[in-house]
Amino acid sequence: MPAQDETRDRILEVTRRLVQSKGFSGFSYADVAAEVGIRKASVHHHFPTKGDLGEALMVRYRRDFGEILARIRASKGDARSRLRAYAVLFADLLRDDYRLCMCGMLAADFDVLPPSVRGEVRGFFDDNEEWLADVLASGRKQQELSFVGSPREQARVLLSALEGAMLVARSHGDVSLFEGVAQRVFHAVTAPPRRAVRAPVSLRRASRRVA
Amino acid sequence: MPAQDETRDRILEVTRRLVQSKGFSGFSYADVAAEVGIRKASVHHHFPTKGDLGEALMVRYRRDFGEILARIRASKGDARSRLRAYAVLFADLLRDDYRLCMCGMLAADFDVLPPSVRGEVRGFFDDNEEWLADVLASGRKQQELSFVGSPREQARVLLSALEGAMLVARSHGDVSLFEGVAQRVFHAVTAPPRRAVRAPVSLRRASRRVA
DNA sequence: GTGAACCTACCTACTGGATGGTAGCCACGC
DNA sequence: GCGTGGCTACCATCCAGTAGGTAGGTTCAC
Repeated sequence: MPAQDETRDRILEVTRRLVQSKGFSGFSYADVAAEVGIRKASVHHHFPTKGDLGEALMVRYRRDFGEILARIRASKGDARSRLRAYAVLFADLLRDDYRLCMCGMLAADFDVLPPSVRGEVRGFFDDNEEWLADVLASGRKQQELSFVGSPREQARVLLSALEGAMLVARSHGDVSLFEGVAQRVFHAVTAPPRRAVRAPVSLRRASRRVA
Repeated sequence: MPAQDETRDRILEVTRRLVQSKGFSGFSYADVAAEVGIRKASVHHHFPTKGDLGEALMVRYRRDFGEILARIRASKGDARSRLRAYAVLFADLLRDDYRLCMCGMLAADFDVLPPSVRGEVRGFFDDNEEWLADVLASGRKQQELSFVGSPREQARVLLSALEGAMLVARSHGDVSLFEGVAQRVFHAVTAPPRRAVRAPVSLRRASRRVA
């Protein structure tokens, strides 16, 4: 990466954390500038409007998250360990001062988002559903998972449960609430014991945090 | 109700809709005043600070929602119809310009809430979990529902899935996404067919909107 | 090699509008 | 008269954003 992008990336990283904490309406250019250690006008230099910043943020977040999902997908491991690794991405965010994942937060802030950011949020949800559906489909094919209906619909259930569980955990200041929900929804798609020694699903750190 | 509370209630109702649309950071006293048709200072007369307004909003919302839940609980109907009626409360909100339920939105905005409002949000989540757990427990007792573990934990799964499904539906502008998730999670706790003619769970209007 | 032109990334200073809020006043109903 | 609920006028601060300037680095022509 060229050095000239360093400030740009620092701005985006700081913005990510601010948005995941305070939402799109709740953070300001002044907040970003103060944390990066430059003046507000300099942030505008890189991202002329808040909409530009929001869009660049989502584009980057979506790319980075997609890379992590691809790595999980490419790793050795069965469907359930992939699902666990997926949930850990969310749990890790909660462990960082109960931050909400970007799409959850921006979905809540949907009405105040510029159109281009809205499109990215939708795309991000779709990315996640597709990835989960893929994992679910292959897990079912391997008879490791069992669920009725299409993988896509089931993926949406899982994603919804995780997103909602983040809201619950965030309000109560208790990550285990999230983890409990994740365990249960994963268990619900686990095939009945054909290999009776299978351990209960548990969440362990299986992936690093979103970049 | 005394006439003197009319403006107060109008303010709270307008605020409810604004918060469910734009979040706690995204609405202003000026927004409220404009919609109620009074001046901003008059809103301050009734609710001196935004925190006061937020708290009164949550107290009222929680009371009203609780009354609706009590009515559903007291109505004739089995556990599944109660769960359906519960989900319709959320679906109706989505049908109103894809508004988010109050606790979901304020959970997302948690970091910018005054402490008293935070406490109300937590309490509201607890109210809902308790209510759902109660329905689940009696449904299981009647052998209408089937799920493993405590009703409270299962209630949290259902609540999380519905909250998350609202975020998904809101982003995509498609209520049926919410309804699809609701159907699936309710189906997942439905006891296996002992009464083979039971129709699939479907969402119908079973309750009026939150006041 | 040198100077000029250009570009990038930062800065100061400023803008108009918006925010949550305050103080004092007036009208009306009891 | 008093309390309530509205009003005008105002406050300090904050917001997203703009305009012009400077410094340092790079490139190119002489």
